[in-house]
Amino acid sequence: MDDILRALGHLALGSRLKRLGEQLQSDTQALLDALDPAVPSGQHPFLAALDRLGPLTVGDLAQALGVSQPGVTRTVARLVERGLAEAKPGPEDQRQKIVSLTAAGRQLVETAKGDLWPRIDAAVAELCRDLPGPLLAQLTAIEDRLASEPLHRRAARQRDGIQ
Amino acid sequence: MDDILRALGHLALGSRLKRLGEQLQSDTQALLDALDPAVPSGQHPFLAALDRLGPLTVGDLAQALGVSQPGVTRTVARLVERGLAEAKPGPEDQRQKIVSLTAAGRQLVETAKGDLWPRIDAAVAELCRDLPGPLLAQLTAIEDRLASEPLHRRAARQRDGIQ
DNA sequence: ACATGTTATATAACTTGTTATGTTATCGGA
DNA sequence: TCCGATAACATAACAAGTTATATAACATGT
Repeated sequence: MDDILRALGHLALGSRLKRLGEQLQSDTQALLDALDPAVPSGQHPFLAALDRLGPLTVGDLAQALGVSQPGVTRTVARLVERGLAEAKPGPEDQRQKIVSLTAAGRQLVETAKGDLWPRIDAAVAELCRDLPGPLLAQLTAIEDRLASEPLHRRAARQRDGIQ
Repeated sequence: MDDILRALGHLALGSRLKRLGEQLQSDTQALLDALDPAVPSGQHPFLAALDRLGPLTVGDLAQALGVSQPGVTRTVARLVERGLAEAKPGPEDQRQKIVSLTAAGRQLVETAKGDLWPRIDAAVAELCRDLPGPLLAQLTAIEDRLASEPLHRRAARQRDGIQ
């Protein structure tokens, strides 16, 4: 039952961060499914970027999110399919594609900002509170906390004001 | 030039951990390419698990690594293709597939354990030393440190004994 | 003005993770 | 003994990341 990534320490930190990130995304998804339409958790940063920064080119989105340009192109296509974003050619430079939220996209973001996003933020913040020791030990603590009480239960507990 | 994942704080922690993990894996890859044959950084935990725990079934590997069974099945197939691992049916239970290192695989692991893995471990440990403040700030520090000096240069600096 | 180089995005191919489901082997009870 | 349930692994389909390359628009120097 020993976890090799833990045992490998700093050597496997990359794999371990990726695994924990994916688990966190997956746990978060259970909460995000409450939205209509449901948006995969990895796409929420796209919505947040467009909400915070306004219409952006594909290249600007890639830089703001720290992912590659083809990654942005594909995810934007998904958001357009779902009717949450729209794209038009740049007025000055016709090579550019300027991505913005649709009315539905803005509404989804407003809904999320009002309730769901803050609740998730609070639950994850609680998850990360008072972590002990150096980074590897902190990661272990997060993994253990998630195993002992899943994120959606932490969020529910907080919403209901239960301590 | 602002980073949305940083700005989103705990809300996007999953995406941020995944992104940082992928970057770390990618940076590590530059060092791991020195091995012959080169093995993708995400497969090294498989090799380490087989080295530390001996022959394992697919299911045991999945548990030791914390990934899904189909993920293990596929990666094991890759290792077998490269001649680093081999699989035979379980002697008791013919449904099982028992995976072990080949001679080439053992040799690769021995080489890596002697030099490369410790150097990577040390470079990542240095990267994670004296991180300030709460988790989000620590992640920011790691990102900034990696941006200011890539991992392969940190490893080279350490090997050469330069301070 | 036009040839050439550069830039923005799209597309293709690949990797690695997932879930859902198919196959085959094992186990247990009638 | 054999039938049904369970368990281990394989396979298929999808998601999201990557790199390499194609396409089209822009910019520039002569």
